[in-house]
Amino acid sequence: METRRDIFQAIADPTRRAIIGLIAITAMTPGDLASHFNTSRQAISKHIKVLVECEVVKQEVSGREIFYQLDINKMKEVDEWLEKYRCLWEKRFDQLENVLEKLKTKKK
Amino acid sequence: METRRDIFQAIADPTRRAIIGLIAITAMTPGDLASHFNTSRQAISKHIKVLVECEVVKQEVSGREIFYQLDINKMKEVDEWLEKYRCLWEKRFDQLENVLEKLKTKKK
DNA sequence: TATATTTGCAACCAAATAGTAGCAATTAGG
DNA sequence: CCTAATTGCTACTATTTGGTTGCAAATATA
Repeated sequence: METRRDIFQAIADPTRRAIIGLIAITAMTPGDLASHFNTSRQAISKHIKVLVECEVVKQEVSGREIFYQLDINKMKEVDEWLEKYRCLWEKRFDQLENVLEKLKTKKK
Repeated sequence: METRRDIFQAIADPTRRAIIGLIAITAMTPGDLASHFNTSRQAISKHIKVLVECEVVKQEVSGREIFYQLDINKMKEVDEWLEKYRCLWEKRFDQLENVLEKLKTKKK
């Protein structure tokens, strides 16, 4: 079993989603981030490490501090994946119609 | 640590995303689903169990067969979560300011 | 009825995950 | 300088995950 490092793994954890919500607004250090949670700094740092490996965050070093900020391109991947299904709850049946046509031709 | 059972956990696994892609088109049985993968039927059944626990699929029993189909409402939850970030990659930067303000005021 | 098919369940295993604690390296401030 | 602060790194632990195999129950089919 190989370790998955993609955006879907990144957002699977609620703490990481909260981190994403924070650094979407402004770049933050691990210490700053940790102060927003009840868990330890090390635990937050491990979540940040996962986010970095998933390429969801960009980092910028400033002295002994490291500022992490959201890389929005990865979020776009979720949106692109979701696009296939969006027609199923919206009123735009353009994609759904294609699927239904396929089903009609399959039925003998 | 309690086991998380939500849509984000459901879509974290690539096999489960593939299952979602299949049952979005039409309801399928575990056996039918398993024939689309290299892994065992039992492994697919376990993924289906997770999807059921995450309330991502609806099931309908017909004799000894069980048909599973996507419950699109749960997918909507991902879209709603993503909505907060969509402006960050779209060209509408005028709305970005509004969203950032909303995020700031929403914070405790 | 006898047999094959479909399925869920339980036990088990290896790997990944989420968390903790301790420590060393680097940097800021007195 | 000296000390405190910030951070990443390495164990270490407990739990979860994804997978396997075997088996029993229910249902279709000959």
